[in-house]
Amino acid sequence: MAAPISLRHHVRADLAAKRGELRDLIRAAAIAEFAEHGLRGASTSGIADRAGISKTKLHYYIDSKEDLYQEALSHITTIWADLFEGIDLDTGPKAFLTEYIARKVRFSLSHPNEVRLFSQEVMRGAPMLRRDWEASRAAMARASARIAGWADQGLIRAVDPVLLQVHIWAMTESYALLGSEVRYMSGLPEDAALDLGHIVAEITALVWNGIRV
Amino acid sequence: MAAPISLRHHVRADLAAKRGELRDLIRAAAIAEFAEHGLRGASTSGIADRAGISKTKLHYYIDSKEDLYQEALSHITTIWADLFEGIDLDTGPKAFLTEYIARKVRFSLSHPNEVRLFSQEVMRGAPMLRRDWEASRAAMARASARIAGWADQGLIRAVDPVLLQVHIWAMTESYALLGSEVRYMSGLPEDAALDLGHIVAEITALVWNGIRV
DNA sequence: GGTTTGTCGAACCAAATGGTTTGACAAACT
DNA sequence: AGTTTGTCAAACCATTTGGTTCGACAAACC
Repeated sequence: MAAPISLRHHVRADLAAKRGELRDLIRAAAIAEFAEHGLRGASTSGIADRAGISKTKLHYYIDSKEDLYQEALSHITTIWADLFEGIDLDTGPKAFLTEYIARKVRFSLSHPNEVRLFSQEVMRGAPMLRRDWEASRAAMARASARIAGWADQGLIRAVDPVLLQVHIWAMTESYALLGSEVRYMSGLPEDAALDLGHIVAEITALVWNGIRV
Repeated sequence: MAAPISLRHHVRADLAAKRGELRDLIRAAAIAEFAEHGLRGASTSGIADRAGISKTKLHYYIDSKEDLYQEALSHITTIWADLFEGIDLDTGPKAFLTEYIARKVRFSLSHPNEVRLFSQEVMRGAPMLRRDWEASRAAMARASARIAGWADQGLIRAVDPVLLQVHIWAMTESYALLGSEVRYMSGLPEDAALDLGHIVAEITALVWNGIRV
């Protein structure tokens, strides 16, 4: 009963998938640990524990804590960039803003650790992702041009495009950063899910009314 | 040539002042170190270095890293609470919002390390300041009631008062958290001062237009 | 059937950490 | 005059850290 080619391929694919899953698991554990304790405060044993594997096994897959940190950061920048692919640019400011804000809040609520880690890094002056910033800067410049264009066409008030973007970031990301504070102040239990639709509606209303003519 | 009483008192006052200054110096150094590396990642040697004193001297004044951290946190909550004393409550929503936002942004720009430390602690779920939160919660509830009152009087739109406050926090504090990102994206040098008046004007305009009827 | 790849626990290592102790000295307070 | 308070450098200590090594085992691959 020789194993047919297809099965062998299947097994190989399974293994590759398993290896991939393990890397994902490690990365997720690392992101959680880094988000909670920072680069210096994170311990490789803590990461191994979170991933449910031994330290030996962890070091079979990674070289150093710093490497893991770097990889986590660039993984985040990647999914972050992907997040805004395919967003329709020509539907006017209101529809664009709504969609943009919805995506950002959804990401903050579904991946709080990623956002926390990233913003911790930025807090420290972003020593490890200075390189990756060039792309964000270009994206921000393009967005600024579009916002200025809307203002020129009289679709919105004249605003500082850079600050507007910063404020939208701040509000949408706050649900990852201040989640426990929001829950506490709202009288919700620590593990309660926040109401995505309500949050998006409130931010969108605030921003849209805030910049419409 | 006996020293007159006044001089003795003066000397004593000097010493007390010196001791106080030293404590302030240590606290400031600790806040900077904690803000950059978190509780776990901070090292007492690092704190001593930042304060320009020896580790022995540091431990002459403090008992443990954890104590210092706690003291730093409660110091911040104190000055934070003081910050909003004496703000005129009965001048209507617009004047109140303007003053409130101005104070928050000014604090974020002048004490970024304090804000960073605080919000790092909140990020981790605020294990060390759960007790102090009861007061903030009450303050937030009072503010919510006032905002709801404004809405009832038709001075502003109907909004979710809690989320509105969260959003104002997020925007104002972002200048402490994302300072280096803002500077980078604006093409400013790393140590450039941000334009307080401009920022306050932009946030105030966004919020006020966002909630007016 | 031999080799690569992966898994495991346990011991191990050098470095850094938080914190203490010692011993000596000077200024200030009583 | 004696005691408290503060300052200093250096050695010291126990614990934790990131990371490695060893030895053994099994499954998968060629």
